[in-house]
Amino acid sequence: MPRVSDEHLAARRRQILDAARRCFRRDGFHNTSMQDVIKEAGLSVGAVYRYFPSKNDLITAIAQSVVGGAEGLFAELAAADPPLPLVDALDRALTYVDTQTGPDGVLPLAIQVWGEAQRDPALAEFVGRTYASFRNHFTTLARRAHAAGELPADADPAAVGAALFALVPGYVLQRILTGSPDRATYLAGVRALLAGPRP
Amino acid sequence: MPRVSDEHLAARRRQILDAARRCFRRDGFHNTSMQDVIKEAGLSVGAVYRYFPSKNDLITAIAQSVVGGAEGLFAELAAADPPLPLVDALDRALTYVDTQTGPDGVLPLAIQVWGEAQRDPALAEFVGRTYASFRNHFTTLARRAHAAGELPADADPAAVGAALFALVPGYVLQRILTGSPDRATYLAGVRALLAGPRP
DNA sequence: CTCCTAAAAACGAACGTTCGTTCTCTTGGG
DNA sequence: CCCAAGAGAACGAACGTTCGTTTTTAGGAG
Repeated sequence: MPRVSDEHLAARRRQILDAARRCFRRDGFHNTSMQDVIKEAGLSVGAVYRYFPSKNDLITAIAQSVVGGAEGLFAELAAADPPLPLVDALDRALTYVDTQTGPDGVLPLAIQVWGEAQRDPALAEFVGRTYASFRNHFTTLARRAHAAGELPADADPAAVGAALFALVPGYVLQRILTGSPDRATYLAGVRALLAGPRP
Repeated sequence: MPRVSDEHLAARRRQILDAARRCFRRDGFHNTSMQDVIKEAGLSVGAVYRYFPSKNDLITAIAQSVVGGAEGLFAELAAADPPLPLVDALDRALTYVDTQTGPDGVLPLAIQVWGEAQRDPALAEFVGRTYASFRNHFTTLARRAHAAGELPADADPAAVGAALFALVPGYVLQRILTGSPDRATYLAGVRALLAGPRP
């Protein structure tokens, strides 16, 4: 059975995905043709179609890797010991955002995935589940901050988690669409909000 | 000079834009063909091309109306007299969001525009300017809240404006992608955050 | 009012291109 | 020597747009 090594197969797959990512980033999912991806990968039509049976499979694979990429970080922030103060956790989340907003980052692609999720129910399901999971991590974070006295006694951790989580895509969008503010300024704004009324 | 009335021309234009909006909402900008729009509008190829010389003009017209639609509301919130408490202003912004997240709302389309802005520099420029303007309204809001003693003495209104504004797209995204939380829960989370540490 | 006319508005067949995908053929490693 | 891996010509469908033709319109003449 003259097959090539599994590493070779995995490498080819990655080669195609990397090429697709560059194309999708540059031209969007639907303004990228299969020919574009094929040329970018330096392969032939047949080779690419051996690994991905349709363009939609390629889009789905990229989309899932893009939106799922932050799961590890958010889980880590929620599980940190001792519990992270809310602003510190947010700082670390936004630091990650800063590494991923440039031309090689995944976040410009993530924005495109949000749009794509509105036409592709399967993708919508995946994105919905993933982001609900992200929010759950922030809820955990809020619950632990609550236990540490960082929140009012009657605060609902799930509600706080949703508000806290919202600050992440809210920052992503401003960075990518308007180019500002920088992380330090944004965090100062969050801190001022959290500090409450003038004493 | 046998032309048709200006109202007729405007109505035709609106008829085409409405059809395009429905199509774009359903299939996305680039999975909608001109034939789709033409059929949805109940017109002919030539008629549509008389009003919009290319598909991109149609996309741009829709995109601009979609992202510009909230300018009036945000300006109003910033100018309210007496100054709105921050949470009340946010409540009104999110109430607007709730009216625009359904199938007929503009926000699902706005998400697609965010993606489109990454491939179309002219659109990116427009979206960037518009959202910077939205943020400025929130900065005004923050400045007036600051003057009213609602924020720490050393708070930077521009930074607070950015953080506050972020809570809007953060809510939009969660509503559209995950279906939750509802506005009341979300606002409770924001309130708990703003209330600061347990007394 | 009715008719005529010139231009605007609307129509829709047709064009060349590009799309995603299929399929046959070649190649080279086990 | 065999069969998976890769190559690339070819396909029908669909794309955005053009353009010659037909219909509708407003206003002036009778």
